[in-house]
Amino acid sequence: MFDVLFSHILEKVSLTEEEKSLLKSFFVAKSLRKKEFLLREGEICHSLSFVSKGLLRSYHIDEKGDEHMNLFAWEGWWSSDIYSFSFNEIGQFNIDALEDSELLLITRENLEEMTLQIPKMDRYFRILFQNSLATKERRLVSSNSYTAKEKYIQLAESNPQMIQRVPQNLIASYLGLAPETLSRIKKNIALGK
Amino acid sequence: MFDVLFSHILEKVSLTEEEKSLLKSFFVAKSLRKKEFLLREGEICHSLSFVSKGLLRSYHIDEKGDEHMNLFAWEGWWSSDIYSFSFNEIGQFNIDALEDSELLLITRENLEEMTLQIPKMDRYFRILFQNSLATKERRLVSSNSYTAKEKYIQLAESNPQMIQRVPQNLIASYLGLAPETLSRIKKNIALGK
DNA sequence: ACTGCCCGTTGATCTGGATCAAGTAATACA
DNA sequence: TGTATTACTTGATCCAGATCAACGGGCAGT
Repeated sequence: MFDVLFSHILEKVSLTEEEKSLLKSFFVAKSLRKKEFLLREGEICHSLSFVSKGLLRSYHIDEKGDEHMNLFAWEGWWSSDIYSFSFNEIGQFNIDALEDSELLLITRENLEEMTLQIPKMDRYFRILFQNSLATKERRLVSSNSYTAKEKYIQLAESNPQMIQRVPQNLIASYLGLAPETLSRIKKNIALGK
Repeated sequence: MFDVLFSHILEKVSLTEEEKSLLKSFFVAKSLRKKEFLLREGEICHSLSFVSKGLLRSYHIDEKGDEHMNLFAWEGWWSSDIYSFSFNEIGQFNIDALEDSELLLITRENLEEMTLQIPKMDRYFRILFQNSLATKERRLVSSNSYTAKEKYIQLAESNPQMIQRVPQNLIASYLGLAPETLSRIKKNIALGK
């Protein structure tokens, strides 16, 4: 169960066997059936969740009731309402499962304790957050600078797995588009623009 | 010169006097006159820059030649093309000074070396990047979910200093709006909506 | 296998914000 | 202190993408 997590961590920092078993003690496993919720808007997010199997989505619902996808997380990715988690404030994201999923959860308190006992884990998360920030920054520029079609093409090139695995109407929402718009864009591309 | 940096770091982790003086050795100071460039699109970003005085902007220029603001950094904030810095790839951001500025630069190699010698600095940057990620995530949702007016009001509430200090046309770009649009929005708000 | 219901498609119409075009106020610079 | 450049405003028009509506096809549950 920890295999996926360890191999992910070992890409960034080394771990001894003792550290590995110590590390395990800070996590709790959780299973989620398709459509089950991990977190709801308005709650405080107390854990970071690592996906060892399955697929989660995090999204915001606006006053009109429209959903806006924030991110998708499958094997090897983390998911949480990072704002709520970081500042211990009420969050604006829902997280639920698009497929039956297996998760490993670590609470704010356990993260604190774990990084004190295994300082290397600060480095792991430093690199993780640094990379996520870099990616998010690019996405934000893309969102403000390009046309709907350009955004879709960029996504398809930079993240083909997401296109394969996530339903099209959710991809549309992720890109800030109406589902009809994405449908038409794909048609145009298929017709050779 | 290091006062602003140390007080910023001390908000997140403690430092001994020896650590402070060791830390200094990894940074290089740099002054930038208004309109001078720190980084240009197409270059690789080799340093993180801490602003101890002044104001920087980072922005992307699209194929049509239009500028898209990414962020503004004044006293106590870091600036860089974090994607380029993290992955050692060609970047898409320009960084220049909106006011005469004083910076402290640390290179990728020195960051690596510094975190090995002072592991606490991994924790500092972990928290820094975690918070930045949280903020950026909210901004991205806001960008996809709200109207121009709502975005402006949210920014004015969450970051009034930016409104005061940064020219209005650059605020417009930061929000992904045409300058004319922001001008009209402000007029409407002044007229009591 | 049947039926209900999401999900994606296609068409028609609408609209928020962009773009184009002037004019005016502020700031810098010589 | 004048003049040139840049920032902001206001008006007129345009358009990418949203919204509304209707239909067909796949797959989920019984």
